[in-house]
Order: sequence, then C-alpha cells, then structure tokens
Amino acid sequence: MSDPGLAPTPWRGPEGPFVGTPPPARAPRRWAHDERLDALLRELFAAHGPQRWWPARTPYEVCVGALLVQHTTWRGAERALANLRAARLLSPARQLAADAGALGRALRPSGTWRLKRARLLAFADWYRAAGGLRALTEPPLERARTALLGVPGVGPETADAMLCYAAARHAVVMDVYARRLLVSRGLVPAGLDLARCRAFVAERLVRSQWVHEEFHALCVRAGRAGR
DNA sequence: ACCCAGGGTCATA
DNA sequence: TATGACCATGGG
Repeated sequence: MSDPGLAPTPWRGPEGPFVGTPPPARAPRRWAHDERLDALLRELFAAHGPQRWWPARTPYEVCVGALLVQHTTWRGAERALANLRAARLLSPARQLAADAGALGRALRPSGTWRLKRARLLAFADWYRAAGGLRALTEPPLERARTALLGVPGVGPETADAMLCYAAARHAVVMDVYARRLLVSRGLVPAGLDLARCRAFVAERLVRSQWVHEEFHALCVRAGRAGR
C-alpha cells in the first residue's frame, strides 16, 4: 500500500480545498431531533452558511491540523502547516524521519512548538503503527476514540475532530463555544462538563455526516464572530 | 501592557 | 472532582 496519510479526498470550496462532505443542495430538513437544538443550528446556518470544514488536502493533514490548532488561532496553525508542506513534512514517515530542528522551526508559528513537536511525533508513530487512516475508520467508533485518547496530546476535542473530519464518522466535537451556545439557549445547565454536553448533542443530532461536520464548524464560527 | 486563541497534561488539595 | 500552572506565538 502507498504511504498512509497521503490518500487525497479533497473537495474544493470557495476558501480552498477541504476534506469533508460537500454541502447538500439545500439545507437539511432537520438538524436535530430536539426542537430547540434544531432551531439553534438552523439559525447558525442561516447566519453563516456552509462552513466546508476541515480545511486540508488529506485526512492525515486534518489530524496534524487538529494537533497544531490546540490553544491557538487557525491562522497560526495554518502557517505551521504551510511550513510543513514546503518542507515536505506532511506524512507520518517524513515527520518521523525529519530533523528535529527543522520540524521545530516549521511548527513555531503555531505556538507551544516543543510540545506540539512531541505530540506530532507521538501521533505520527501511532498512526503509522496502527496502519494509517484505517485505524480511525474501521474499528467501532468508541474503540477508535479510545485508541486516539491513548496517544499523548490527543484529548477529547482533538480525537473527535479527527474522527469527524479525517475519518468522516459521526463524532460530535464539543468545545467551550458549543457549550456557551447550549447554555445560552437553556439547553444544558451552566457549567455542565464538556463530556456531558457532547453526549447531549450526540443523542439528538440527526444521523448525517454533513450535519456532524457542520455542527462544530458553525459553533466555532459563531463563537469567533460573537465578541 | 494585557488577554486570548478551533486543548491537554500534570501537580496539588 | 476541581482548580491552577504550564506551554509559546501572534493579534486584538
């Protein structure tokens, strides 16, 4: 088999290539089985339109981006990604074989670059050993998620982002933006932990890959806009 | 000068 | 279980 991590499935949106489900011709009839959650997502979509996440060319690039964007702006992560691309360091094998200094320099614009270098290498090692993208797509969702959470530097949000956008699975990505929205609509009590917020949404979203992808993207977009 | 960004980990209490 | 410190760069 060819180099795992280089399997391209990019679609092209107005803001560049993205790995993900192309937007449907018209908005879905339903986003969620819960009336209020459905209304919330309808409003977000009406306000912001299709987000076309994740901006990347390959599934592995999604994973790298998910690691690099932690506690940083996408702008910074994107710069680091561009550096990695220019240095041909966007596959697990290349990253594992790379000079540590070169790798570190490439990651610098995304901040916490020593940490991220270690995390990226740990993930690359796991990804390659586990057989590439199959490790995310083939096992039952919970099993794949647990495996990801075992990789140092991969927490709940990062794992779910990889599963949703790189592996195209029905994973709900929960973050503080989404919780803020849920709380402001009175859907969940203030301060509810993110794991429960995630479960709340997971139990109510319709079974559509595109809807799962848009859910997180719209929440982030709304969180970015509002303030 | 201060605050925070598309988090996660580790040490304390 | 629940906070706080830490990571490090870039923009407001």
